[in-house]
Amino acid sequence: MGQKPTLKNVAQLAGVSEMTASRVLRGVGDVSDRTKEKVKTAARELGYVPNRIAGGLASRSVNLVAVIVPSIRNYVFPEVLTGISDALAESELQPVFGVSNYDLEQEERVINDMLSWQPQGIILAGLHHTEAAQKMLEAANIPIIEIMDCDGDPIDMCIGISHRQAGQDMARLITERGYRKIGFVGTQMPLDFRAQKRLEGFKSELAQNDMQLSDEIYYDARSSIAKGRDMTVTLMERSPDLDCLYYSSDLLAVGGLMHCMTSGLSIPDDIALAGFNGLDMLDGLPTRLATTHVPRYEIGLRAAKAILARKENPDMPLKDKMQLLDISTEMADTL
Amino acid sequence: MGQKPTLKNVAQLAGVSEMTASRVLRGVGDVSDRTKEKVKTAARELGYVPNRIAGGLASRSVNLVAVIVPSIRNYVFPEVLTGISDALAESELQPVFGVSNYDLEQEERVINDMLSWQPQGIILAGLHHTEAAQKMLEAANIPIIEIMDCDGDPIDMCIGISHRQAGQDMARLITERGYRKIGFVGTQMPLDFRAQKRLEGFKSELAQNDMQLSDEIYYDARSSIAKGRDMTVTLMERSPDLDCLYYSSDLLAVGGLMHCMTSGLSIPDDIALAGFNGLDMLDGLPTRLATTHVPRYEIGLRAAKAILARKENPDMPLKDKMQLLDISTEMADTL
DNA sequence: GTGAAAGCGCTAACAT
DNA sequence: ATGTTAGCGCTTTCAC
Repeated sequence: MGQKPTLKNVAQLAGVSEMTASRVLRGVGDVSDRTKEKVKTAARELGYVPNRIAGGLASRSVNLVAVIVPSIRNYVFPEVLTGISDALAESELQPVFGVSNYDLEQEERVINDMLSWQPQGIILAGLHHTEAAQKMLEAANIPIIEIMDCDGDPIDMCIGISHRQAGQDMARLITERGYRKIGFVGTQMPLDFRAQKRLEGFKSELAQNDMQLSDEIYYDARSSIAKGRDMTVTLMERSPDLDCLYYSSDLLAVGGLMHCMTSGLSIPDDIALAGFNGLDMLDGLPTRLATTHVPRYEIGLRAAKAILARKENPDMPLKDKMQLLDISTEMADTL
Repeated sequence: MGQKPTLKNVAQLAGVSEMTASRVLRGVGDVSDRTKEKVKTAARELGYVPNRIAGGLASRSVNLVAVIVPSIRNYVFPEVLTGISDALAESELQPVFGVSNYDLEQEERVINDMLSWQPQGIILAGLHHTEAAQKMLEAANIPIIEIMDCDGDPIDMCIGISHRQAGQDMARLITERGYRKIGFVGTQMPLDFRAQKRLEGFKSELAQNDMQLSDEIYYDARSSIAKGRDMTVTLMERSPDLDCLYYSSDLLAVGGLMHCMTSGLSIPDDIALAGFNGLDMLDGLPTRLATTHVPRYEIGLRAAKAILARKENPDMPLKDKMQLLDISTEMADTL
């Protein structure tokens, strides 16, 4: 198998200098058609694959965008990543994904790792980071786009929604509809800052109406339909007088819906349900779940475009430092 | 902001040679505690982030594993990726994800891109690649793990299941239960080779019993619950005498289930349903869907471990070139 | 249109 | 325990 062919090998076989070969393979500079052909043939013949490590070092730039999200095993972030991927597809930039597992320490490590690849920009979820991570990001001197959450101060630029607002909106709808005994169902609340903010917004809006949560149940693991179902059962046994449940995510709410469907409860008469996210999945269900729609794909798309824009025009005026996207909260069939 | 600090800056500030600084920061070689301290302090002070591009070039090795899957917006691959991530978490290796969109041309481009980063190994879904991609992979001289599908010849090593077998198993169960008018519902069939193989296996087993599909419906887009629902409606209107439906994925089958639930059809008496994958989601549903369970996380885990093993022992005897994992097909409530 | 020289930031190998 | 030398494979810069 020998050693992997290098640019030198290609150049020799083509009978030109390394420089010329490099120009041909990158498609830059003026090279005659004849030499172009020779080089390309030589490269093909050798099965040459350029070494971007070397190229990146020499040019002091690699076309990477680091993307860090809390989880991919989740129905939310894959869509954000798809948006990012799509936006970058036609550019030179390439996304590199990292996962923090909803753990700020791990996020810090991942940020460090990513930065060591000298990316052109970083997209990461949330406004909360360790102090060290915050410093690294500030010092990196590249565009930093914090996505999903816009309740707080971004390091550089922020694209997302107000989760506090989402919570408030849903609380307003719920109170307007006359529900009074409200329960909350959440998972991973201590780790998911955005879910916490929704709950805060929700509670504060209830307080405005001289109300408060009647009962709450939490579980420290990732959301799933099954878990939502179990938690709903537990909560309703414990507090049979609840007339409305607000879930930290659609996945849990769908679990609640499934429980109601099988146990013959009438929705929303016996119990009203509301989730959060506006997952595609909801479109297939027999009952339209009340939820807050979040433009997940759009967030990814815009974040990537922001990086591209900054690359074009590095001293862009940061007027739209904060891009707060619209959310819509709907009652559907379950409120 | 100035320029990013380099190892040289750190070394100077600490009053040692670059080499010593390098050793300290990588945690290799013998360095006295005092100098260690000095270097670390200097690095922290400068906010030094190592440049792995340079490091990789110098050491001629980067700790990357390239992972290429057809999609991440999908309930299957995120779990595989999680398995890979988890397996590599304690190692030096780091996964880099790429997406091919079920397109072999795009896969070829992604493979090329990935190879240019000089990864330690490649994990990719499926045994089908363009000729050029095949050549590149063979020439790369690193472990290549083809996952998910084991019906065919791997380039190097293969970890997955037999989709043909999965189709056959389900057909056997269905015929044994006495169903005779069987319909098939699939999406992305021309692109998803594994779904095709399941269908082939399914049909061949039917043929063994002198049967054949009564009707089939296809749609050329990604699977979703809503789509499964719509297709089920269309198919059953067209062929009202069907007594069993086999879907190319659980997501579609759940859509079918939802349709039956809302239209008052009795399962499996009026109509039997079967999916494929064994998604976690199924655990939360009111009715347990017949499906074939695929160890997705396990596949990811093993693939990553195979790369690690090969790194330890490069001339490992390739006895277990082909790791066929167990699948279990269950009738549950819907068959 | 093409080439030669220099060096990107780091580490392997060999001193000491 | 620490330093020196050389060079990874490529691109920048400048010369022709």
